[in-house]
Amino acid sequence: VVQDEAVPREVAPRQLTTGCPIDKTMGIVGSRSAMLIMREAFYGTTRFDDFVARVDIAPATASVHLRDLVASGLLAKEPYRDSATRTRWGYRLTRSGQDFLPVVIALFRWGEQHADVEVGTDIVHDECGTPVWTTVVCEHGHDVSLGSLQFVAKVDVQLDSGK
Amino acid sequence: VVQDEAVPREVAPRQLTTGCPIDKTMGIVGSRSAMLIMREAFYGTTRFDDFVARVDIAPATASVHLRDLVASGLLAKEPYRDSATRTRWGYRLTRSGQDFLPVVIALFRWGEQHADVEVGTDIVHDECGTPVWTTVVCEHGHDVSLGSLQFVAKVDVQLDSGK
DNA sequence: CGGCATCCTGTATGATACTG
DNA sequence: CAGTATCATACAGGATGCCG
Repeated sequence: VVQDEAVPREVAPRQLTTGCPIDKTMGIVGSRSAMLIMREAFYGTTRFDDFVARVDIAPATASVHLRDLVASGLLAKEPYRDSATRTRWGYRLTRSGQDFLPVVIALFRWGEQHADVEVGTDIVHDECGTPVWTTVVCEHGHDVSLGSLQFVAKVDVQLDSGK
Repeated sequence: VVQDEAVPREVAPRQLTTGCPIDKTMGIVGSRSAMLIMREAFYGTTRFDDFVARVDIAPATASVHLRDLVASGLLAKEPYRDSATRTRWGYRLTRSGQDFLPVVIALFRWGEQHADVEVGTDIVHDECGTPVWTTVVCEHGHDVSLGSLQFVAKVDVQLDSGK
């Protein structure tokens, strides 16, 4: 049997739960549509109708989330030249949006391993063709497992100091 | 100025959008509450009332999501001995739940960098004390950037073969 | 093609109250 | 402490139709 044991750990400081960045992030891309639009942006989709077709959402939903993602700085709306003379608009990943890649890859791989999905495509490194994953590491490059994680209060933050 | 340029890429195969593992994953932990409950589990929380207090959600919400997360295999409900003689129940991460760590770390770091949050705590490696991140790598350990990602159709999957 | 406006349904979640 | 039940609200998202 695969090991499935409890990992004994201390409970993280309570102040970690206030102003949680995960909470904020979920507020921006925490809906199915918004997350799948981000997926599509990484897949190379740029045009409105392609988002609608490939994410399989209603145009209204695409409209709302594309606007919100632009407002949140993950996507940028930019003009481009059509084959015709019309000016068209496309959505591309900003630097901030590109930084979202680990989230997308992590969600993809977890679902592939644990959510019982038939996945028809793989994400690989173009230079060597091997699958791409996320790893959890510290600054020294050590692989960090759950048991060696530590949650520490930042010294420059006061809970309720007298100022 | 920080570079914020478009990364030219091919559009991924359309069949990647069917049965998408990101979609499945979002169906399981795609709500704010469910994701924050997972965060709390990584923070070391195990008891019902601690989830309610630390995630700051209604008991009903905690009840629903804890049950669903157990049903989805991310958490396990287990008895433990109280200081008194009563038997109590706690929720702990299963192996599948522990594998969710990269998602939580990635969401945390993206929000910290891009979502303008005051974060009072850090996540570090206990052995060296340095911050913990996610990296996107291939099997050979190469760091993979957006420009070197490739989306390839798996050969063993037929789109609509006659079988 | 690339949206926005409106209507309608389902889900997520908080508030409150009740049970063992 | 550890939930469950009920009610009410807010938001996600589909369907439809209109507009440049």
